[in-house]
Amino acid sequence: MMIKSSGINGFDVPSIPRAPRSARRTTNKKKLEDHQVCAFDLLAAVAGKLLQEKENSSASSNETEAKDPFVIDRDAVKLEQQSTDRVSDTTCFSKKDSVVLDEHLSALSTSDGSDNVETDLRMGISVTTDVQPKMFNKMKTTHHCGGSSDDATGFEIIAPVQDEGPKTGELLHNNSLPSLENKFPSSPDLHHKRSVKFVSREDDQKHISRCSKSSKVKASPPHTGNIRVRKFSGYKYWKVSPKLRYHDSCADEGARHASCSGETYHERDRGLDSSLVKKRKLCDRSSVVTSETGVCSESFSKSHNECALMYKNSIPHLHGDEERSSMKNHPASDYSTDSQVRLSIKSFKVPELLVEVPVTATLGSLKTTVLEAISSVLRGGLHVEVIVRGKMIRDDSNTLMQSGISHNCNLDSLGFTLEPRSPQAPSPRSQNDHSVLPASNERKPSKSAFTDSVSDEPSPSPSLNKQVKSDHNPAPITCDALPEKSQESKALALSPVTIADSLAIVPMDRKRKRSELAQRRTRRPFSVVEVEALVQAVEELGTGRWRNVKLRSFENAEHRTYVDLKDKWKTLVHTAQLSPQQRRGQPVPQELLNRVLAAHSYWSQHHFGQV
DNA sequence: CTTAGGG
DNA sequence: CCCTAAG
Repeated sequence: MMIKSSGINGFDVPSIPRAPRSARRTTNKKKLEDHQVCAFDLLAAVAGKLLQEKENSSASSNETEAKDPFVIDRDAVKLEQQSTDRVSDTTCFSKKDSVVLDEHLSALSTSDGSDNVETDLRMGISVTTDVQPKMFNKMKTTHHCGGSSDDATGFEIIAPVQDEGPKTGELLHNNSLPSLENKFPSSPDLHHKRSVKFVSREDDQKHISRCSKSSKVKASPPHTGNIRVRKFSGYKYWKVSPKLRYHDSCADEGARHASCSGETYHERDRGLDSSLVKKRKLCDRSSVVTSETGVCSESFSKSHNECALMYKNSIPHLHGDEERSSMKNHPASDYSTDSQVRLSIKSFKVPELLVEVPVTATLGSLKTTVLEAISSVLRGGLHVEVIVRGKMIRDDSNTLMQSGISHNCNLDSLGFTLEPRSPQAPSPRSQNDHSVLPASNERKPSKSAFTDSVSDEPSPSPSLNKQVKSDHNPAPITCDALPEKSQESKALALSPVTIADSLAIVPMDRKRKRSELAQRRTRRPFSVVEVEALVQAVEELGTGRWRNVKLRSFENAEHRTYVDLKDKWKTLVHTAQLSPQQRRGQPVPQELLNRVLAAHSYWSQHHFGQV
């Protein structure tokens, strides 16, 4: 295969020479993680700290051992959720845990015995902690989440595929919450640490650095009116108290602005590093908030034993005949088997709440406030939406099957969201709030959700815009002084309660770390035809203009991005260099591989553009 | 948004 | 496939 009249060595010389890019990625990102704090550790630490305080409530000394079951009134949350030992098992935080944590946090903040006495304490309550597993592990050690270690299922939804869809689903609450014996043991890590400082202790550094890139520990004094404990990831806000301000409900960005309006975090925000961005990015992809929820389906369980175990409790027989028998109830089903989709939602997560209370408020009143906030949100009723592969299916008349929800579909991509039925028209926040926050690293989804229907392809193309977590990173606490609670329990000013895009439920594959982030696209091996097209394109365009390659040969292959093509080429080159025995997957014709090598060699040598 | 590379 | 620094 040699010289072609129209090219060099069989390759067309690109009309547009490509200059090799200078070496990239020369920096060692990991180094950057040092000195950065894992917000969650911070929270944990604070929680522990707070706990102590609570115990010593009046004494105000922090030496006592934390024993109180510092539990949040879960009653406020009608949505009971099992809160077993997920904290340790997976990365899930039962909402009460989080809330508890945040309460502590807030208390701690308020306890800043300096001059902020009259400032409001605003804090975010979030339960979206699953993003950082390591932290959870740590949390586990810092506070024991009561509850048994059984894998109880919180809810079970059984909906006939044939019917009206999700709305006909039957919700069974088959498990009660374990007693809330949560305690915040006196963890050495937490005790003796006051304020933010402890976070930066060396011991913690390790955790911190591992935990990820977070904002730097900066014990900058609050000195301003409000103490922002953390950012909000909420997309929607509910006004809980008329007299309070509430946030604009516009999306994420607005929310972020609103919540971070305080000067306190300016620097921090600016310093957000990639990690934060990363998480945020997920949020940006979709308005859907995911939660630590386990959803099992037959199809799901078939490929994941752990899952099967998971809902053994509620469903005696998962596989085989049992499913068939249920068929009779749905004669109309086209499927001779598996006409039922069984979902086991392990838990619900309460996204985030924004509570604003004066620092003079008591811890008790704070709790009350939180309780009210949560109750308020739930009181109005919740609206459930179903998300399939990142897309919210609003047409209630669709059947599950039509919506692509069946045992055949990977329920991994199925999610739910809970939203307040009628959010109190939140009014926009003051402009100040919005403008203060420096534009942060926003990442817009570059691709809109795929529209592929389930029927088309064998393997549904997962949307990039998958359910996401509302987990915005907890902001570092920046209070440095110490507590001293004010005696006066002033009427709490409960401000807007925010819940990130509402409560959300999303399937989670517990054993998959990745699930914490966005869902990974389903793998779709390149077919020989695709490889051929790719090779062809690269032969003509070279190995540096993947976008062109994409446009040229994969214009209609929505699921193949130019990055994918680039990656594929990379693997092709690698594959071609392996002996046939070492190759795996669907074999690629040697002829193609030869072309790959030739093209690779050619384009790697001729840097047209080097000029 | 694209590329290029490491993970 | 994912993530992301650079450009």
